[in-house]
Amino acid sequence: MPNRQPTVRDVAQAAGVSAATVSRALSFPDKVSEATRLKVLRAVEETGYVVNQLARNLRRRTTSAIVVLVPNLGNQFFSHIIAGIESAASRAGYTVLVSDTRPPGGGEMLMDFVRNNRADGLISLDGNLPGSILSSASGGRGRPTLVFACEWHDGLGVPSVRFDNEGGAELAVEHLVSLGHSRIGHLLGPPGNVLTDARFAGYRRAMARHGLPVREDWILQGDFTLESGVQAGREWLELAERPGAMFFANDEMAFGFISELHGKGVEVPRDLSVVAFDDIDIAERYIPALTTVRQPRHEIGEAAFATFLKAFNGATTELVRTLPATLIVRDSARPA
Amino acid sequence: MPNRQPTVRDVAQAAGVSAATVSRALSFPDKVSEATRLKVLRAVEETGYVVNQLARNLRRRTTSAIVVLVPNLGNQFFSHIIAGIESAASRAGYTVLVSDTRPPGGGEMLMDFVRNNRADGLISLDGNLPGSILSSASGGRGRPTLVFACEWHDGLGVPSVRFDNEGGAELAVEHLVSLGHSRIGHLLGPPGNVLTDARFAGYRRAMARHGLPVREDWILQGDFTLESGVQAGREWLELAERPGAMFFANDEMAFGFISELHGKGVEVPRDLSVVAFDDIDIAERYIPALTTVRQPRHEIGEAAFATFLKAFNGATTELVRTLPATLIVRDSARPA
DNA sequence: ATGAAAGCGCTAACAC
DNA sequence: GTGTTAGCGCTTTCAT
Repeated sequence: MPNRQPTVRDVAQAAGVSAATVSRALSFPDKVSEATRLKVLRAVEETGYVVNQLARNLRRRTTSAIVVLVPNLGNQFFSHIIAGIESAASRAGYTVLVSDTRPPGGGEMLMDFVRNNRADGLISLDGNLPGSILSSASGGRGRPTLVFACEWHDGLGVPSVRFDNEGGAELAVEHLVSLGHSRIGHLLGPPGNVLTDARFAGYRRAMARHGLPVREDWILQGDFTLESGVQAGREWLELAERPGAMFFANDEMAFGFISELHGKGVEVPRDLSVVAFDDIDIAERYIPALTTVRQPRHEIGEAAFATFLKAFNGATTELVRTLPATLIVRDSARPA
Repeated sequence: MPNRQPTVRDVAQAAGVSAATVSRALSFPDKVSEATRLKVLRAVEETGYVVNQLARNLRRRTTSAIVVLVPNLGNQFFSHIIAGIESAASRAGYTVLVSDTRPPGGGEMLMDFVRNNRADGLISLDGNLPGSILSSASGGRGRPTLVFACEWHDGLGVPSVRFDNEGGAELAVEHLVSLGHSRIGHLLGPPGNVLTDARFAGYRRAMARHGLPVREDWILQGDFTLESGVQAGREWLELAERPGAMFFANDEMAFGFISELHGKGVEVPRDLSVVAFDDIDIAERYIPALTTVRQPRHEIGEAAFATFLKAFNGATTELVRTLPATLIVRDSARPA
């Protein structure tokens, strides 16, 4: 029993037509007579034929597949964005493949994936793509299509869809100020990250607007991980003079931080008010429930795919699309 | 400027050799003389040639790509398993593509992906694959390779790598018993899920071993989501008689549950002892820190890929491989 | 409306 | 060791 996958030719034989007709009957049903279409469809049933996309793509030079690059699959924040991309993509008949950029050679391999017509292009949630990817993608005739979502890379002409990080950070600080806080610290994201910079800028802007000082010893370095939040918590506990409120560049760090303080008998929000950024799922159910800045994640995913499709089809796209962020008030920040 | 991607033929011309030689020089450097290899490599540089995997795969009938099916990308638990798969895969030169099984038509599309030689096979972390996938995969000459990790599907001959869920659940209950608890409830996972059944079986087994009654009103229905934990918390609060301890089929539900109780003034572990299952990252930093069952996630990912590779290459694999789970004792369970 | 033939870019089989 | 030839499975002119 050879059990080979049936091909167009098998179907053609079974239907008593040519391979070309089978192809047409499947791809352009209108271009074929009612009678033959039925014959072909029946033959497809009989043989159990499924089109070999590989061969089809080789011919058509397009794949209806897209790769999404994520800096850290473990960060739940991204999954909602991916879901948004997926829902827009599946509507357009696209398959979405996700890949982590961190594994050794991961980015490289993925880029080859695209360069070789195995995917039409990519949406990157990681602003720090290897230079090799950036140079081989980013528009131009025959070049694979690249779109940034959430994060981005300045200077290149790559379209990006992003949240209003600076505005969101201002919202967070404004909230603390409205609660009567004036001694407000900040836990940064990883150095060299565009989100880190934007959120820090928003923090400084809001502080400046109210004539509040930005004390250098209250600006702590993190990297978006839970563990870096724990570490920052340790440093904070050793501060000679402590701020009454902290704004965190993301939720996960806030959790690590709050938990570390809790272990040392310092309670949020009793002893410290906290506002963070992202509103990941657990934020609402952390103890205390986290006051944080929410980003419309599903929407940004959809928008990113829409931008991708436009760019892939050669249409011009706006280079930067910004979606608004909103503040979700819960329990972790209290009046000073 | 045509700007067409260079092909083997372009390289061949530039190097003054045949296309076949170019192919050999690239794929099997030993099968070609030192001199020609250098010529070819230089020509590759000059032309900026990159192999078209699409065409290569069409010929080779193998892709060095694998698709991982995840029931829910948002659940952080899976990301570590994926990382394990990725590290084993990248060592073998494989690209890992991840896809969520939930989006409409998602499973179907992915299966086509494999059926069409765009990937060598798949590792599913979802035991409830659509029947169409199960029947078209699962071994046999020319059929795509399928391996289950974490979850599985009984009855089919599909190899699976899994944790000792039943044993882990027993560990959890034993711990509660050793703390002096005898009134122990359980929050189930989704109905029809193999993990739900295995963990519930472990719970019952441990209870039986100690002659403890399994009270039906203390067995609550959940579905692994945070929200279902919240819902179960509500039901629990209305119980005429409450258990002194609860074993949760996963961490997320425990968080929802604990948070809901906290909102109503019922504190864990003061008023209720909790043990859960998974040890996702936040578990250690939840308040209270969660006592839970840890599964070697990275290892299972590696094992799953190893099994996949064996199966793909036609070797026989053990049908079930079970990895042990361990109990991580933290703060959420206290003496009765 | 349909068939014949060419070819997408690559590699395996067979010569030499 | 290298070139020639054929063909992976499909789509797409170009005829008819």
